[in-house]
Amino acid sequence: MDAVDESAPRFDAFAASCPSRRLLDTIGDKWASLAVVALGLGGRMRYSELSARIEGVSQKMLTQTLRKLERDGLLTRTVTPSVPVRVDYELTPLGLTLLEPICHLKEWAEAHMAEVDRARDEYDREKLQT
Amino acid sequence: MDAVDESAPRFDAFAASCPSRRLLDTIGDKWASLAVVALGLGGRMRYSELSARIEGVSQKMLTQTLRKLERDGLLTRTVTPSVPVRVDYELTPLGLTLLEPICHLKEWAEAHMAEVDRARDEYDREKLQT
DNA sequence: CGGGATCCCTACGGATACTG
DNA sequence: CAGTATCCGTAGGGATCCCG
Repeated sequence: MDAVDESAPRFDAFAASCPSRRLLDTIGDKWASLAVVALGLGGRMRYSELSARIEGVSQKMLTQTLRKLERDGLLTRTVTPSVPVRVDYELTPLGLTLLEPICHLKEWAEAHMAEVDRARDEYDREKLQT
Repeated sequence: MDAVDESAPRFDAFAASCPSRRLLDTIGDKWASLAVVALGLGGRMRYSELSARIEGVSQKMLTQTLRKLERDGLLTRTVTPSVPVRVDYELTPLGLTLLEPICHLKEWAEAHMAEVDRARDEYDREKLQT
């Protein structure tokens, strides 16, 4: 390794202290990123809307995920004490900024996932021939 | 399920069948993304180099992760049958394309992680006052 | 409606020991 | 050196019941 410019925020994801590690704890969570994207596309959404939109998520996981994202300041939780309670979730400005990099990943997935699938098939076929 | 237009690659991360879900299985894995980044910065690397670079990873997880990435066609594994075996890992062209969107996330983390931390502190303080 | 609390099971992942 | 195999604890996460 050659000299590292300290003014450039180098990617020390390898050190356990790097923010990158904790970023993975946030968006690396399957449901968390889906929730962010859902709110990014849908704007303000109710709990039941999110639940319906994100197929396969249990209410335990959804609640847990939303709490986590609220704690991280990525979304707001608004309770309207009507007759049946109404709760709305919405991305904060900070949450909206996360939407962009996530969409880059989305585009990568859409563009290259077919290649990944082909690679998998090939790999699996080779291994089965053993 | 209603009719699905197969030509339009819309972002159905919410449908369990969408590539986005499987993308999360790949880069959502803590060690996988770190390995990709390590190889992105370091080029061709040996197993021991990766092990040293990615702090805190067990050899079980590292091996498992590398196999997964190899299977997905993101990196190549080259065995040199010398006296002690030498194994090198290197990103494929496909793996290199993944590096870009991951770096966008990295930049987001470095730019906003402080805000996240502040939000957390505030959230925790409010909750403890209950 | 939007959760909180509980039970329970599994698979993720670390530590250790062995091999080509 | 670069793994594979095994054991084993723990936490992730589903199902269920209940509450404001």
